[in-house]
Amino acid sequence: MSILSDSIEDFIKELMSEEEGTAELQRNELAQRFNCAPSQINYVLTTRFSPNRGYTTQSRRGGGGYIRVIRLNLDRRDYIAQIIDQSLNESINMRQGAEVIEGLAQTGAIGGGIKKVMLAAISDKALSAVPEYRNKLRSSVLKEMLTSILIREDD
Amino acid sequence: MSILSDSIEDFIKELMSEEEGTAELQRNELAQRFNCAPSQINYVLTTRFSPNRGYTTQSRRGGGGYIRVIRLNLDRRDYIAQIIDQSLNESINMRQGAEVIEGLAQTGAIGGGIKKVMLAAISDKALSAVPEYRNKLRSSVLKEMLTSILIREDD
DNA sequence: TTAAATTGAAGGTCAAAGAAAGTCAAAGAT
DNA sequence: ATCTTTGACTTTCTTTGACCTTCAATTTAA
Repeated sequence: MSILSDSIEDFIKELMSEEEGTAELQRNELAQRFNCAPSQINYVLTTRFSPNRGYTTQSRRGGGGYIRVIRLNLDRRDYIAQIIDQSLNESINMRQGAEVIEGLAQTGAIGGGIKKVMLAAISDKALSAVPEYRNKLRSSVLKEMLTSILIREDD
Repeated sequence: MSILSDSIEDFIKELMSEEEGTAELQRNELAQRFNCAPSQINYVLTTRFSPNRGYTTQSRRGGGGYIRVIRLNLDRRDYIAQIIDQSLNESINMRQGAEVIEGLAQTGAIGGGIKKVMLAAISDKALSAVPEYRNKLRSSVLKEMLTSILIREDD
């Protein structure tokens, strides 16, 4: 019974509790351990370890490749987490994006330098290559940027 | 596992910290030390010590030949302007983008916070909405972010 | 006694093989 | 219906080896 995905999820969380909020794994090795297709691991990662659920992932391909699963720092800055969860699932226009960023700056969640960079990243100019998807992209880019600052600094 | 390339990179940086921002090495000797093909050294140099990452190399062949790795020490604003001008007119892939950002961080042109945000902004994940234009978008977003830094106010 | 030829010792290039991880759509379960 | 699972195919990164170029030292020939 015990759904495969759930077992893998538990296993990764187990790993993560031993280390400090991160787990580093090798996709093929893990797939072998659970006797499943490697892409199953990706499925678990996207369904169980998404930013909305308080996680993000980093990875590297090729020899010595790995997948790192990182638990986001939600305790102190859950304002940001809330935005990721609530405001950035749909597409957003420039005004809405700027409002979000301004709000973060006002509350001191981000500094002036990062504010400038973020505004630039979601500007129409930056996304001009694909006018049709602009707003979708904008929320996507902003979401990733916010997620990145929820990753603990030490790394 | 400990990826060979990473070890060699670390070793060269170690050398460089002892001397003042330069390291002089012999390709064959280094290859022997790491038990690898000499061309592996070239691979590390081109992927880890490129101009985009804030380094250059000089070398001489023949008897008594050597390779010298030099960390660039450029004025921050000039450096950024140069990258905008030279590296961001074409579309760039993630690797190239990360190189540029890494170079900026290495030379102290940007801090760790901005580095993280920038890497997130140009990641495949952030731009996943439109795979076809990814690389074009990536250079566009990065260009706007760097430009924003050059706008004088504070920071 | 040189000036040219040879040799050996570097480093450079490139393409192919190998080693991961990512994507996506179709098939299976619940 | 929706969530899981799989497998074929793709992309990215690393490592190696065969072959090329450059340079300095040494030998050779005038």
